[in-house]
Amino acid sequence: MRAALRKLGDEAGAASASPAAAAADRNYTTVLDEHELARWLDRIMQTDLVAIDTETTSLNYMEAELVGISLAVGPGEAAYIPVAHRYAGVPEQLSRESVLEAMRGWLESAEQAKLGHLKYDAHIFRNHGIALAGIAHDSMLESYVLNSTASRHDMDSLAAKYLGIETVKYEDVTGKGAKQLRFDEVDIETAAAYAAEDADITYRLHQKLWPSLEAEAELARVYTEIERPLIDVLGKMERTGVRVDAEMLSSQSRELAESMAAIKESAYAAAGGPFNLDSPKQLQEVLYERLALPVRGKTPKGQPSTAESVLQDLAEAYDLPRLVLEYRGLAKLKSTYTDKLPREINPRTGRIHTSYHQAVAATGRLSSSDPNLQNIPIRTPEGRRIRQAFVAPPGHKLIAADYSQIELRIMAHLSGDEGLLRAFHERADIHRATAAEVFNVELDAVTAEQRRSAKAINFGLIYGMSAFGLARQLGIQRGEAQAYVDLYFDRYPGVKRYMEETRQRAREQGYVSTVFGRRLYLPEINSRNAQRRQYAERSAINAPMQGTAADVIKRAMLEVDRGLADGSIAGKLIMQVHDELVLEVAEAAAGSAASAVAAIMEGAAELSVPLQVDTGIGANWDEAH
DNA sequence: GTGGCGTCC
DNA sequence: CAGAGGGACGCCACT
Repeated sequence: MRAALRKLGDEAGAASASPAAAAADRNYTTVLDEHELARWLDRIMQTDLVAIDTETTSLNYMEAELVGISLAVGPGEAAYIPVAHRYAGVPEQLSRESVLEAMRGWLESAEQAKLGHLKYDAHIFRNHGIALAGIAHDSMLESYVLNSTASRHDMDSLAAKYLGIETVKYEDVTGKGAKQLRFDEVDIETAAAYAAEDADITYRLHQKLWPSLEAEAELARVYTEIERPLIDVLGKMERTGVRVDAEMLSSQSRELAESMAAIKESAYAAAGGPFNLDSPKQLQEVLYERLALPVRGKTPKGQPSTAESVLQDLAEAYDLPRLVLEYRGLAKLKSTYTDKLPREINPRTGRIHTSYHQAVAATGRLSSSDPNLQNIPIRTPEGRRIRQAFVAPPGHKLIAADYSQIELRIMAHLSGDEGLLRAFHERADIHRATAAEVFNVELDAVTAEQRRSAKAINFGLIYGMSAFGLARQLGIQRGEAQAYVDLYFDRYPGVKRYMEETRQRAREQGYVSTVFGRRLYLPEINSRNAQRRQYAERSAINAPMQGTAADVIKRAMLEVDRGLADGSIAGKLIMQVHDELVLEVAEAAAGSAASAVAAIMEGAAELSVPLQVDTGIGANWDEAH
């Protein structure tokens, strides 16, 4: 009470000597005693929206421990509460336990609105037994929804862009490289200037961005109805993690090493001497200089390429390219997956905890890193073995539920093309149906070759591919590929019209939109540089489809999460791979959960075509497909 | 840090 | 006339 009456900043225990705190529009406090803590508790209880940020010992959200908390209750009105700095001569701090207990009520109150990049901070509080609630705003997501392509959406970039403020960087206070300090080793004064600024800037960014968002009803809905509630769902998925069988992967690593050694010997023989098979540069010399093989493709820089498609071409006639392809395939699986994934297993939980990023992909998709669980192999038999190591715990099953041809369905919806709509309403095999149209044959007369071509055309269209690209993909002449494209547009005139209109709209308004109003700005759509302009045009074609698919699965995730929370579905969401959700479910509940999830996913959007979801149940991820 | 390549959707 | 396939992340070699 006494503390609450004091004037800002004159608390005896409060350090305020840092340069940042001295700036005119900044009033930063370091909270070192109970009086000051009580005063700040008062302030945050009485403030409608409080920016909050945590400082920790690690970027690994499962392992990080709280070092300090910063709060901002208005622009420039911020505090840093150090709770676990440890270095020689550190001043006395409040203990982590006492601060968290004092703040628990506020932190866990859904009515007390918080602002910040809170998916990470929620993990940190959870590590200390606090269930953060009241996640009301995230300025990074505000920026992302306003303009996903504008820049990066980290706080430092946003502060420079929207506020013209050059912030103190993390590495400015910790140093970098081998000498980098852990944050708890940073002296409290320096830490306070950095940490309080983080909360302050977050607050100011929200003040700036939220009105812009509110002024655009469609964007505001994407933010409030999709992105904001998704924060919690992603946090839960990350924390749950996925069980991975380390022994299975390790033995795969050993087998891969043996196969690679054998291939390596054969490759040296074919090359007439040893060289580094992992080096594209050395390989290029051996292939095109020592062995003088024909050049079938070049890199963007004009060098003879050693890319897969080129080597595949050469492999028909020569041994070395074939051996290199085999070697590369195995080396990739080993280094990226079977060697790496076991090291990513959290020893405490026995599971892998990825990070899902909500403000990275310009189209609205999520991304995943550390490790990336969205590029686990599936195409080849050796690759699928890696998925067999993603397992359900005893007594449980994995459910994989994936949208069938969602982007083509969205193209049908967006274009309104009658032929495409009809094909999906009749639940046709869409590639077969396309082949029947393009090659003018009966459905059951479509050959495997024709279906393959039609599939390439369908996917090519989604990506804005040219006849040249299609020719290369199918290994046919450019003229022939052009004829296919012409035939396609002849049979599906709505698609042709849609694509022309989309390019035109992008040129006029500078952006394209998804069905749910998410926007993708394309600043280069009117560029005089043809390459840049064409790139923007392909994005304009692709983004509404990819982005709508992202909206749809995010909506489904929110609904699935509600079902999981209210008990109408048993289990846990554990992964999202763009058009697929993976759940871990008790064995007895697997069937009903799979049906419920499929129903939710299929109902996540009302398009003019039905959405179709295929589900599978298995002891591991491969089996669930 | 960049370029080349390869994995996924 | 060259370049002509959307969105990611990560490994390796090389600078």
